[in-house]
Amino acid sequence: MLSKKTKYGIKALAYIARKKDRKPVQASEISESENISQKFLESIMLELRKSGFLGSKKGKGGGYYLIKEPNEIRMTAVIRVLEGPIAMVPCVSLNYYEKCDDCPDENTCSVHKLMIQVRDASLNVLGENTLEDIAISQ
Amino acid sequence: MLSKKTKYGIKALAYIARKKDRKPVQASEISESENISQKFLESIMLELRKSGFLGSKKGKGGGYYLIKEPNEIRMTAVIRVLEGPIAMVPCVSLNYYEKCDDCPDENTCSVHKLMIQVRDASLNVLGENTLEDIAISQ
DNA sequence: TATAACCCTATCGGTTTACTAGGTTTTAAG
DNA sequence: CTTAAAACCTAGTAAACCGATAGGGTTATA
Repeated sequence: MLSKKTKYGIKALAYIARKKDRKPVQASEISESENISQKFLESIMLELRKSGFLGSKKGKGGGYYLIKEPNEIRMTAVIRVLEGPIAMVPCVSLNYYEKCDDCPDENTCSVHKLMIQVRDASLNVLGENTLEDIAISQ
Repeated sequence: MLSKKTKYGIKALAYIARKKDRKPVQASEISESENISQKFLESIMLELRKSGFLGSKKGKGGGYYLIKEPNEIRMTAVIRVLEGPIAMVPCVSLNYYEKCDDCPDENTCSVHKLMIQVRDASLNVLGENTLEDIAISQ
């Protein structure tokens, strides 16, 4: 299950991407328009800035703006930053690999092979979709 | 992320499916062989029995056995029972649908369409794979 | 009748989640 | 220069969930 944090983060990015001009967008505006708790959203925006998706401008008239073009931002990247691994099991995760305590041999594990297939299927979808693709859907 | 419960449940089912004879398999045997806490496994087996995947035989020489043939048990069904929804967001879940609090209109939600794609990709993999398929991989 | 096995309920420590509170700092506008 | 708007930062917290454990009860077989 996707956390609210990730969901809100994606929505916020999509909101910013939909704006034609590249003027900074206030968190308060997004929070109202998308029905997201403002303080919670602030912390998410901060995380998105620190991880290189957003830039920010302080003070009156400030806000957040995209650093890259929407079509350069793959959804895999966004989800990995906000949510963590895309795989359903650490032992098949490409970016967050971890061995299972049980399971002496991954090659003979019945869960392992199945979850690799699921991971690849998800990765395929999330890697094909960019912020531009999902922002259009408005 | 898949819970341990689901992972153990799948492993246990696969273990039983690998046995050629259809004699009941003890939870203790599975727990040892698959390195799963026995008490925890017991509760999982119980759940699998109540949801119609397993039958049980009490007393000495008892254990659990598959009710259907392995090739009739789709992984979607197993995961839905143990883990719950396969979708990453309730608003795209087929079996556990729930409306989002935020989000006045699903059709214009940027997350919604993306998550439908992910769901369908996962559903495809998990629906194609049966217990027979994953049990072989031993 | 002893014992192996399933059956059931409760509890618990730890972690995560979603959010709230309460400020500080920076900047633009008047 | 003052004020207000905005990002920034730290901390805390209630609730839920997770993985496991405890401690038996019940049933059937040898």
